[in-house]
Amino acid sequence: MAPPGTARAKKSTDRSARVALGVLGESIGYQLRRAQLAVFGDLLESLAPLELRPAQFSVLAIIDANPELTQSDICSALGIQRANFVTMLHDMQARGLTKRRASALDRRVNTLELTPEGRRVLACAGEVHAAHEARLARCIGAAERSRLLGLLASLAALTDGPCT
Amino acid sequence: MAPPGTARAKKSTDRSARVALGVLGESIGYQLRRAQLAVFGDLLESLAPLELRPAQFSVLAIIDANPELTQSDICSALGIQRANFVTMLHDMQARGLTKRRASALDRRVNTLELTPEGRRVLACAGEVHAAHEARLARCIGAAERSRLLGLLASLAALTDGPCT
DNA sequence: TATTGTTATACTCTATAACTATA
DNA sequence: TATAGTTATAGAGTATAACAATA
Repeated sequence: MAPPGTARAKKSTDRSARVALGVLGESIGYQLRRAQLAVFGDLLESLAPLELRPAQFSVLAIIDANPELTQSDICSALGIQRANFVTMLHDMQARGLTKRRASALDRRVNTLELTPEGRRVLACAGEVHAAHEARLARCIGAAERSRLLGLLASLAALTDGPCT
Repeated sequence: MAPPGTARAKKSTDRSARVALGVLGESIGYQLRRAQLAVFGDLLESLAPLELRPAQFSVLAIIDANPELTQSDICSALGIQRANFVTMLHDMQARGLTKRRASALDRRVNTLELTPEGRRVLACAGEVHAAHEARLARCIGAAERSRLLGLLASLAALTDGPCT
């Protein structure tokens, strides 16, 4: 399915309003992607002043919420390939946000933690993210937002076999 | 934000269940992406036998639902860059699914249409897509599905200024 | 001047295979 | 033998600049 609309929107004076979406208008997949791109676009803009990508924010948040996680732990929790995570971590470590600590128990693994600077940046990002979420809640309503989270969780569970 | 889980899921015996998501658990953006990847993964698999990508399906559906659309029309409707659409069209045309027709009114533009083969493939894909949607509806309930479409539309409208 | 379709190009994200060091 | 981290690489998807033909 095509990316249905970028975050950086065009003027609404274009001809796209006259185009019939056909079956796509009632497609969960299409509308999900459309919404996801719009929401991510907003978050991307919001985090830009901190020079943080959404993916980096999520990694910081996960490390902060879990002591003693290994790289592989984070990868399986977030659905990142281990191989790709190396580069990501390298960049964040070079910026002084995260630290690898060699485990004494198993010398193959690295345990990850935030640096003081990492905690500082995460605190800022957390506020930015909260403001972003508040904006979304204002858009759809707080009650609907909470209902939406539940529906999304059900859909995400599609991969783990039959429905909840 | 990291891709929270791929369509091709791991065994649920891994350690990811023990990882606290922190603020991400309540993040619309994160859960939206998680759901979107799961749903797209299902659609991707479903369309694979037809050798159709979701983006190609959406292009076929749009062309079918709108006579006389130009390449630029489709691009602005689906949020594709004109430059990238050229390759996409080239592939579909090489497969005999779509046809460019030079417009007599404006010799700069091409009008797009489906070939008989394109209509045949779209018909199959439409059935596959309908079965996919039915699976989702069974997962979250038909009433909830319809409510979800509304919420997603509100979020997608974020880009067009203040909320609906 | 502006727009359509096009080429070329680059950057990000994602996926896989293979290596090393440990277990 | 299996696993963690790593390297290298390849493929999508997406973004921009520039050009020829046409308006």
